[in-house]
Amino acid sequence: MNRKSTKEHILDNAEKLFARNGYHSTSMRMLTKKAGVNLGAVNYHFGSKKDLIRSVIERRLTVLNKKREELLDQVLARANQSNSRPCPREVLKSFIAPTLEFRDRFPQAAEFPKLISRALTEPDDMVRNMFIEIMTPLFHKLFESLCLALPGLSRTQVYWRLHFCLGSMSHVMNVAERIRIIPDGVETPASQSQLVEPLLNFITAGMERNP
Amino acid sequence: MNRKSTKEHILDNAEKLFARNGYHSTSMRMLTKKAGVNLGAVNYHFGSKKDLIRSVIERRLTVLNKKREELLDQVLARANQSNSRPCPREVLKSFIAPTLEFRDRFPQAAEFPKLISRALTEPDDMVRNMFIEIMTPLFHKLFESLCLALPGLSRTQVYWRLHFCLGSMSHVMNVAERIRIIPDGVETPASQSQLVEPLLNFITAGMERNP
DNA sequence: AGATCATTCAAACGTTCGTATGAATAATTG
DNA sequence: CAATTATTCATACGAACGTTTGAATGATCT
Repeated sequence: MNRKSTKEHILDNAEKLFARNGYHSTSMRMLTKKAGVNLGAVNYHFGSKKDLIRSVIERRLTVLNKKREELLDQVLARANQSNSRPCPREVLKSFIAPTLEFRDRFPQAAEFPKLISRALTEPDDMVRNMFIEIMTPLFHKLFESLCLALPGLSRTQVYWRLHFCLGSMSHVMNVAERIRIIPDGVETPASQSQLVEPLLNFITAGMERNP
Repeated sequence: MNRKSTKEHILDNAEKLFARNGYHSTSMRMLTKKAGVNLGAVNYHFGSKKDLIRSVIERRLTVLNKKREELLDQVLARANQSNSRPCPREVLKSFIAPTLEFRDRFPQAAEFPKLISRALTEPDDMVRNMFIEIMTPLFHKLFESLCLALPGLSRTQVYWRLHFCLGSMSHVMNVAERIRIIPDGVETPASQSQLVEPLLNFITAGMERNP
C-alpha cells in the first residue's frame, strides 16, 4: 500500500536524521529501522553510507541552487536593463529567501535547511568537501554580484562580509532554535520564513556600511 | 623532563582534538595516544569522556567569560557615569573581542575558540546543553545591555539580531577558515584578531539599523 | 626502611558500528 | 508458463568504540 519506493523511504528518513543528529551520530540501524526497510537496503541501493549522504544532499541542493541562481539572474538582468548596479539587498535576498522559505514551500523536506547548515559544521571533511564542491560555482557568482553591487568595498571586505552573512543564516537555520534561552518579552516566530526580513535588514545594513 | 601533569596533557590534547574533529569523532585511543598517556588515564583522572569535555570547556570558558563580563561591566559603568546609554558597538565588542583575540593572547589554547563554536553545533545534546548552561547568565546580561543600548528596538528584535551576531562570530571562528573558496584578489588575515574590527563594523551596522 | 596511597599499564569486556553474504521472495521478461 | 533478474531478508564479520580490571610501578609518609 505504500506508494513510495524503498530508495525514497531511505532518502526521506536519512534527510531527517542527518539533519537532526548529524552524519556520524546517525547509524544505519537507526536509519533503516525508522525508514522501515532492511538493514542491508542502504548498501544495496546506494553502495555505502557516504554515497547515501551525497544523494541526500544533491537531491535538494541542486533544486535549491537552481532557484537561487534563477533569482540572482533576474536581479542582475534588472540592473543591466536600467544601466545601474544591482541592489545589495536583492542580491542577498536571492540567496537567502529560498533557503529560509524552503520549509514552508516543501513541507516534506522541512529538515533540509538544517542539513545544509550541518554540512558546513560537520566534523568530517568528506561531508563538508562534498557540500563545498556543489556550492562553489554559485558562491563565486554570488560573490562577484556583491562586488558589483558594492563598489565602495574591496574584494577582501566583500568576501568577509559575505561570510558574516552566511554565518548568520546558518545559525538561524540550525542553531538558534536549539538554544532555548528566551528572555522575557521575546517572541519566537512560528516559521523561519518570518525571519527572512529581519535577517535581510540586519545583513544588508552590515554589507552596506561604509568601510 | 616533562613538567606537565598527565591531567594537563590530556586536557591540552583533548582541547585540540575536540576542536578540530568534534566530540564524537575523537576517540579515546586517538586522544590518549596523542597525549602520550595510557588509554585508561582519562577514565582514571576524569571519570568518563563526558566528564572530560566538561572539564575541557570549563577550564577556558570560565576565564573567558570572566574577561567578557569585566569588559561589559566597564562599558555599563562608563555609560552610567555619563548618564547616557551604553554604546552598542562597545557592548558587542566586550563579548567578541576577547573571543577572537583568544588565539593570540593564549597561544597554547589556540584551538579553544573553535571548540566554542563546535559546542554550539555539536549533534550531541549533552555537549550543547553543557555549554548553554555555562553561558546562560552572561547571555542574559549581554541581551539586557543591548536592549538598553538600543531603545528603538523591541526585545524580540534585539534577541534575533543578537543571534545573527553570534552566528557570524561562530562562523568566523570555526567554519570560514575551512571553506577555502578564495576568489582572486581576496586576502586572508594572518590572525583572527584582524577580523575583530571588520566583524564589529558589520554587526554594529546590523544592530543599529532602523527596524 | 617499611607501609600506604596514587598512578600507570597491558589486556580484556561487552557494545555498536558499517558492510558483506547467501538464501528466500518478488518482479520482469521471453 | 518457465527463466531470469531485482529486491528483500536474517545473519554474520571484523573493526572500533568507551570502559573496567587487577597487577605493576611510583610517590609519600611515619
